[in-house]
Amino acid sequence: MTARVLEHPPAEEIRLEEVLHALADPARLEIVRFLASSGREVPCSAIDLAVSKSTTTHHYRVLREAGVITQVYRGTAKLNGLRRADLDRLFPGLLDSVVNAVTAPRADTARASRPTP
Amino acid sequence: MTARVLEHPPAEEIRLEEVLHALADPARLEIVRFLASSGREVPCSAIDLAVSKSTTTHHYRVLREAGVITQVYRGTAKLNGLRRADLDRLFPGLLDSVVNAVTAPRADTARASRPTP
DNA sequence: TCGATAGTCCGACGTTCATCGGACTATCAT
DNA sequence: ATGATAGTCCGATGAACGTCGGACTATCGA
Repeated sequence: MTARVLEHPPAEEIRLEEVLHALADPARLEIVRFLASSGREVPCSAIDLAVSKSTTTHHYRVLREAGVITQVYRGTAKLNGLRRADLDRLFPGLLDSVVNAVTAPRADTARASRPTP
Repeated sequence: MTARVLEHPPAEEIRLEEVLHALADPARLEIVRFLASSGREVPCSAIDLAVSKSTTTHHYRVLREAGVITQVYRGTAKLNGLRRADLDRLFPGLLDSVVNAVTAPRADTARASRPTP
C-alpha cells in the first residue's frame, strides 16, 4: 500500500520538557542508552524490554514524538536511531549526561516478569 | 517549638528517572533555573509561578523528594536551594545542560525540517 | 495579643500515563 | 498462496499527575 511514513517533529519544535519526560521512564531510558551505545539504527526487537509488545510500541512512539529518536520502516522491521545531532545542538550535554549517568540500583526490588505471549 | 524538619533523600538514593521526571514540568524547571542562576537559597515566594499556592507547594515537594533541591525552614519562610554538588557528582553535566538549554526556538527560522540522525 | 506573612494539608476533579490482550496489517521468504 | 515475522491499533483499566480552594499551622513584628 502506501509507503508507511512516520511523523517526526522538526528540530525547531523539540521541547526540553517533552524530551525530559520521554527520558524519565525506565523502559525508554533503556532504549535510548542502547541506541547511544550501539551507535547505529536498530529494530525494536533488538532491545528486550520487560513489557508487552503494545507497550513497547507505545514507548517508541513517545520517544519519536518527543524528538529523541527517528523511526524508519525497512521491510517488516522499523529501524530506530538516536537524533543525536539534533539533541546535541539543542541541548548540549544532555544526552551524554543521561546516557553516562551511573544509575543506582533501584530500591524497588522485584522486576515484573515479562508476560508470556 | 518543634523543629520542623523536612525529609530529603540521601544522595545514594537519588534516581535519575525521578530527577528527569521532576525536571519535566515547566513550573519546576523554572524553579530549578531560578535557583541555578541565583546561586543561593531563596524562599518559595521569590519565584512567581503561574499556579496557586497549594500547587506551588506541591512542585517544591516533588523537587525535594526527587533530590533536586533542599528545603530548610527559616522563620515563616522556607529556603530552597539546589543540590548542585550531589547532582553534579551523580549525573555530571545534567544540571548544566538543562539549565543552559535554550528553550522553544521559534518557527520563523524554519529551514530544513528533516531529522538529522 | 493581634495581625500579617509563609507555607501546609486535605479532599476533589479531570487529565494523562503505563500497561495489557487481542485482533489486525504489512512485508518477506519459501 | 502460505506462514512467519515485526510492529500497529483499539479499547480498557488502574495509577499517578497537576490543579484548585479553603481551612489550617507556624512564625514574626508591632
